Amino acid sequence: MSNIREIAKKAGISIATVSRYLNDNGYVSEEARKKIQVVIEELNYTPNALARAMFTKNSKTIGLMIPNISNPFFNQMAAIIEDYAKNMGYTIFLCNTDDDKEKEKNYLEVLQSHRVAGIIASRSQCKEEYVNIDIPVIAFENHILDNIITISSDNYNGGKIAFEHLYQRGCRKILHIKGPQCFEATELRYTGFLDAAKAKNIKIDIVEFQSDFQVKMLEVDKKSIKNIRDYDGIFVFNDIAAATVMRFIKKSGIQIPQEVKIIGFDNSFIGELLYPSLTTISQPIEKLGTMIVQLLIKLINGEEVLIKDYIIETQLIERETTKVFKL
Amino acid sequence: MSNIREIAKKAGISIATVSRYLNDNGYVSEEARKKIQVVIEELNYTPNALARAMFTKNSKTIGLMIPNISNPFFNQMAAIIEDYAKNMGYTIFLCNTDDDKEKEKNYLEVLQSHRVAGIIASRSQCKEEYVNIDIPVIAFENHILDNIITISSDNYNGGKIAFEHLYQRGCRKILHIKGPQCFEATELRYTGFLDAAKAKNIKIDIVEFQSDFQVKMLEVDKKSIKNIRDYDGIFVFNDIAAATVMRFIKKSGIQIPQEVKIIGFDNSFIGELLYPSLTTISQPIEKLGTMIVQLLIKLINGEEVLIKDYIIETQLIERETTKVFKL
DNA sequence: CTGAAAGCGCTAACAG
DNA sequence: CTGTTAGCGCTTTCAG
Repeated sequence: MSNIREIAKKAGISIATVSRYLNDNGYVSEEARKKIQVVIEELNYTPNALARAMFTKNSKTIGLMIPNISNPFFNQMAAIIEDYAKNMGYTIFLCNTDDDKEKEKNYLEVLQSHRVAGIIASRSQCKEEYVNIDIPVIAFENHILDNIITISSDNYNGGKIAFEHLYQRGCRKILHIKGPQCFEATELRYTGFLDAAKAKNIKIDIVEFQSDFQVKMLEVDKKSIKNIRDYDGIFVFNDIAAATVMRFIKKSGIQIPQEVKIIGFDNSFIGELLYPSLTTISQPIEKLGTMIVQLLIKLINGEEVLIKDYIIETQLIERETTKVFKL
Repeated sequence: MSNIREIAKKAGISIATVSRYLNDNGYVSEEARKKIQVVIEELNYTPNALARAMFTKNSKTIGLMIPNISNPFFNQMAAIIEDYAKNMGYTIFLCNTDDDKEKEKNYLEVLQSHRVAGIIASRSQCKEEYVNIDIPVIAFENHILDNIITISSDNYNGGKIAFEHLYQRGCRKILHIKGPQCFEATELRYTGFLDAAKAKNIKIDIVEFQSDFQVKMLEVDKKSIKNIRDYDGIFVFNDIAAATVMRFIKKSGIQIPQEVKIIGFDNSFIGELLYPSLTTISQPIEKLGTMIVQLLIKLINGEEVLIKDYIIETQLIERETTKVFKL
């Protein structure tokens, strides 16, 4: 692969001029420009981003830590982030953490060594590990440290909305399937849901899933919800888990929404794919994704960001799983 | 961020020794080791992978071009690739191409400038663009150039198996929903399916989808398959498209598998999530993913790979959408 | 407008 | 076992 020196020599010109041409700063005569263009074309030259990064201290790369790229919510978010970052001139390092502290820690080191310009840490399982990181970090969902900007949806309110919708649809015997305790977001959905139920004097049964959706474990733990027929309304902590629960219910011969109504959380595409389609609480994925990148790039550019906590509104998306059934 | 010189100075030792310590090659006295360890800890030093890459000409990064990370098949594959690559010491640049030639071309330049050690180009829409690339490339599904190693599943045979299964299940009025013409894989599924049908003297109706699954367009184009009631068997080019078709069918009040049987392709997790669960032709995602990375790393290490075309076996995964219905 | 030169952080001879 | 040194490809003063 050719370098700036080669192309300078072939063009009969100094490397400084070539560099100026490449970066479009400083003066370069029209004559020089043309010669350079020709040689670059001829030698199929591409500037070395590594060398450039070493000097400028900006690698134009972003590390994206995500629990699991197969989770529809996270992969939709990843797609948004990737696209927006690309348009801003950044390339994404993909890091699956599987909600595993060790993996995250390990990737943190890798990202540091690659001198990424910034890090997006979604649902981080770490804390002190970030103390000595001098790379800008934006946290999504789980908080990391006080000085690290955190973005999340209004999960608490989302939980409330979920309950109110189920209640309004006539459900009184209600089950909540909650996420693991290490997910701040689903904990808030849980408390919001419970608080709203308390206000209406409705008792909620709880089942806790021990981890988020994994491709390897699609089957719902049947023992955990054996008395599924007892309920007329179920709130599941996210859409993909709701999908697995729906399959279990349909397989048990129970009709949705006639016998039991279901509501999920995320508004990931999976909800629209199911039949009946899944009522859910939407997180504005696009807004979240672009905001995360925007804030991160601000930090990278050394701009001050005063607000440390961003909470983005959630809203009800009504679909078929909570339809009122009438003959 | 501190550098090797700083840590050498603080340890009262030369940078060469520190470098040797870091790379664990050459002799370093026990005494020196200890001093270095202390200082590294103290200064929270992480070696600069960029500088290292510049010298060694191996950035330890891989560019992964993928049509769309929200497609379950591709995100499962991405997860496998990411995991395996990480274990081999490589980090992944995520590049969504959306099956768009321009985006792919653009990313190709970006990856080149970042001097990735290798590129995985899945379902490439480019050809000549790769002529001057002097970075090892592995193609998945679509062929790029004669000298570029291509890996794919046995899509032709998969198509045949799909027909035979439908036929064996008693279907005679059969529809195939095929993928866009620019997907080599789905074209082969199509011809395999048709060839098998011809052998049994069965006429197949064809509908062509104009693109792969996109989050933004979940609804099946209803006009394209208006006479859906005419069929007792449908083969859809991949699982996620099959999911959208299934929703359409169920919504039309048609029973699966009683009135119509469905078979997909990929064996992505989505098939197990649906109700009824989707019969499909499996591509061995894990095998494909690890093979791709293995071969790429061989190329990166300068090893010769003689076979240019790898075709991996596919097989039938029977589930509920093709069950024989008996009262 | 242009070029020479220093230096970003690292590795690998090579000479002790 | 260790240190000196050149150089990877680039950018940026600073003199012309």
